[in-house]
Amino acid sequence: MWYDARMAGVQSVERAFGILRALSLGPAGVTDLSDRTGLPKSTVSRLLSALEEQKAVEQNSEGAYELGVGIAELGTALRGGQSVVEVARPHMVELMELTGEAVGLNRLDGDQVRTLLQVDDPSSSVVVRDWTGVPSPAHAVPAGLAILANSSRAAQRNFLQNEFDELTENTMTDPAMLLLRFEQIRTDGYAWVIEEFTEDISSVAAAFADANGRIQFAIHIHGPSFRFPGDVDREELGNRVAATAQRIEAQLNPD
Amino acid sequence: MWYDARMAGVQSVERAFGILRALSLGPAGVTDLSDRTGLPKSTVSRLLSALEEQKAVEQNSEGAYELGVGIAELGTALRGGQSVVEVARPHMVELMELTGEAVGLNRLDGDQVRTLLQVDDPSSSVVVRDWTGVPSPAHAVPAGLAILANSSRAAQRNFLQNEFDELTENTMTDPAMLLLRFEQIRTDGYAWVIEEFTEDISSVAAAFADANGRIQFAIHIHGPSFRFPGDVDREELGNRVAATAQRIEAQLNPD
DNA sequence: CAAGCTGTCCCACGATACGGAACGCTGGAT
DNA sequence: ATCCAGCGTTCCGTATCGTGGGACAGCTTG
Repeated sequence: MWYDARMAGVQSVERAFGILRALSLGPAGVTDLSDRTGLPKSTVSRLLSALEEQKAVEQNSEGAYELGVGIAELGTALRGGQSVVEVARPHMVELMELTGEAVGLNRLDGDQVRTLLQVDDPSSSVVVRDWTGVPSPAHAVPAGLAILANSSRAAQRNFLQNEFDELTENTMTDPAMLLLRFEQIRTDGYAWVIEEFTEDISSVAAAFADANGRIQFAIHIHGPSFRFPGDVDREELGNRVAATAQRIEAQLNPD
Repeated sequence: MWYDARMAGVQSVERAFGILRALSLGPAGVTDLSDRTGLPKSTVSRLLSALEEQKAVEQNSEGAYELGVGIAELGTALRGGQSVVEVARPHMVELMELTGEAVGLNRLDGDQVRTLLQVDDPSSSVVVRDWTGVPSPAHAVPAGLAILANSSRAAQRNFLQNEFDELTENTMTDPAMLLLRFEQIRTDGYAWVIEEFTEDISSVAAAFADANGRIQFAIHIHGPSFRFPGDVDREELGNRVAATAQRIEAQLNPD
């Protein structure tokens, strides 16, 4: 078995992260991890020692390994370092208070959309779960559609090459239809998605440009379908989200 | 210069995390990172490529490297995986709504206390900053004192060997005094710290045992000194925090 | 246009990670 | 009490892999 040198990677780093990812599924022992990753036990053990020294993993009281505080530290450094999050937060809170539903900040990452921050209404007992960090397919969430609708033709064409999963019976999977939808979203300034991702959730999003002028972020409001959007005026709510997105963009780009 | 084989670590993993830590201070280029870590440029470049492949770092539009989404994913996996956090959250929200001040969940890690989760009042414009993941010296924060007060004599004695920094003029640094204070906290069930960590913050905490019966967690309320605790009855608030801690402990230990 | 940056790539070298096997340990079954 | 199965760690010879000095290309500066 030879290490494929075409990869730009450093083998041990690659493997170490493989172990970390395996651990993100839950605590595990050396043998278990060895199975999950396909690496020899001794290698796993050695890498775990190295990771433990870096506080990236730690052993719980049962002796099983789990992710450690080092990861948490890096994670929060990441959070604090991103000024987009800082700028967007108060605007998101405002939007959340207006609607009483959860507001999220997203970023397009390849064909996936990630939530960087979610603001929940703490007084609400039924809320959409926290999607922070969880990737979602861009074609089924409004944030993805909104960002792509405002991206270059080339980026859109590239995106539309994909096979799109039909997550619910409402999911739009036809490339031609999606292209038309992009037009609509571009003129509207916002994107509505009604139960295309899950049957239980509906949401609106609007995209905005970051400090470098690249459109790769969006904010969205999402709530349980049984009460959201309800009978509120979708156009008005859409415009409000779009307006908030514009304000964030303006604040990020001091001319 | 040879790699010291006494360390249990894997050199490249160790170095990779060194780079990640350096990056947690902010985005940087290869040369900059080479200076910060003392590693040759080419080594840094190669490790960065490896990390980029793992999405642990990414290049922003200016070409500088910064921490990537892979870290965020692991970070959230960490959060979700820890059942203590799940159990504690609703109780913390309750406490936050009662007082209007930020509530935190802590864990003792050596001589440091880490915040695992902080619940803020989104309607409050002036709040204590988010301390999630940031380590604080155990002798100056109530969570640390509360946990240690309920730890074994041996652990206390070991802890009291340390040199304690005098962070403000109120910081208690005398081991003998701290030992007495532990007694008091133990009988009270909670620990108050008035401007011993920073001049601007005061807080109460109470410790509780995890599912394995080990006392290493605590919850606390903290707020800006100018309004917190104000003229509320400190004993009553302390008891309330202690009661909440007890409820979390009970929920974690289903007999 | 040169000088001084940057980050990436190359490649011979050998230090270092590798992994099969042996080890010590724990806990359950017999 | 004894075995055995499974655990995680350690050993150690091998050779793969990471290493780092230097060359290189691109970009900004004076």
